[in-house]
Amino acid sequence: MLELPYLRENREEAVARLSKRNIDAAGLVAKALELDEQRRAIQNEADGKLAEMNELSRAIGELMKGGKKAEAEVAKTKTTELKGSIQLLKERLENAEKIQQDHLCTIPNAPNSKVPLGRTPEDNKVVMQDGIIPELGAAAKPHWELGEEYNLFSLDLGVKLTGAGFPVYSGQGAKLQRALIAFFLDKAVTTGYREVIPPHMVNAASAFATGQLPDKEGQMYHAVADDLYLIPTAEVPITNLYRDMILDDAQLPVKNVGYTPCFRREAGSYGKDVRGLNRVHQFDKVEIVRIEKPENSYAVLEEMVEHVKGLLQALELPYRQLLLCGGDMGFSSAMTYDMEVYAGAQKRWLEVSSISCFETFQSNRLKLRYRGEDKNRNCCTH
RNA sequence: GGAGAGAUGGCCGAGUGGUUUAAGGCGCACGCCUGGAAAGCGUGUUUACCUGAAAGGGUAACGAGGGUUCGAAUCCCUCUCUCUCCGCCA
Repeated sequence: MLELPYLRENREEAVARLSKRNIDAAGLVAKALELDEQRRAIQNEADGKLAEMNELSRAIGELMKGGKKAEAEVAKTKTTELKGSIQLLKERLENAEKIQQDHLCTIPNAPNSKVPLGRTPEDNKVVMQDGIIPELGAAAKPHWELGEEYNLFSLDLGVKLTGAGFPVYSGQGAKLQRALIAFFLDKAVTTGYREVIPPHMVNAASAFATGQLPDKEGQMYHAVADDLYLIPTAEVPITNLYRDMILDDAQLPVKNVGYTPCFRREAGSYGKDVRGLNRVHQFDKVEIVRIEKPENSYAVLEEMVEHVKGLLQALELPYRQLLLCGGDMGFSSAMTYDMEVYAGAQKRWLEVSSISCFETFQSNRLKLRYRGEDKNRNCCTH
């Protein structure tokens, strides 16, 4: 969620940035500010009436204590009308707040000025590429054939146990999976990240705070009996560790890493995108999450990219770095790099990592702030 | 699943209808004192929104949501969570 003070004070900039998403940026911002003005007007009126009421109640208390019952009764009759208008104003205020909130929730994050214009993945900018692209010839087998041949994993067994998209890893395949997880975790820990093992299910409040709800309701597995969601990424629980918190200066930066399985319904996916392990309902992922002061966030984004590059180089994989265009970015990101690895037999680039700066978009929703220089106001983290 | 107890500020903890403007303590910050420190003394110490150039002022919040009342941390209802005991159980 974008911050209202930001929209109020930097309207032009906000519109210009949001326009990169190919949406009606001016309209959305104008509406947000209009709703804000309405809300403030109502609150002003309501606060005034409440102050009057408080004053009256205090006076009645004094009269009662002074034994002036008759005068107190007279004062009481005066409150009736006031009470009615307060009731009404409270309802209007609640309504205005909800409408404003709902509207703000529909506005995506404002892309950074470096984000290229564009609508589709073809418009993404290749920042760099490294490693040797293998020339495998026509007989090269894709991973789903190799997996079967060497008993590394089975999608058919997963179908028996659960359904399509739930792979069963076995033997060397299981060992490779475990080794990769350990490798990524260890590398992160030696770089200074703290390892966490979070729950694999979260409540609705957590899913809302990181933006999965209401946006991606249908993409998460929902355990209805207990109203819990299977996490689509470790980002959800690890980021929610800091929900409703005010951090001290000294506590920043926060650097966490965690491995979890991830669950995604992937409704609407089809074709070659879902062959083999390209896109499955349950997969393993190691997530790194950083909470930073605003002035550091973009430098840290580059730092995180370097970390991931180091991993890909160590694994000797041919990879490239993309800067996503405005049309291809996620809802809550201000700038995203995707890291892709070249799959020789499939002859295509596959996303293996995605690194985003959210600016204050997530922390505003999480109510995650820190005590900064300005003592009058706690700031959202990046 | 059943029974009981509980949820108050950064922490402990008082508070059963009206100076609660949340006592008291701990912690923290600043000042005084000191050669320096400790102790002692004094002052301050939540968050969100509104208003204001600022100083300041207003409103709301005592687990959450409703209700009673001129007035609720306090009384009533519902829910959530924690603890203790019992039952059931991979």
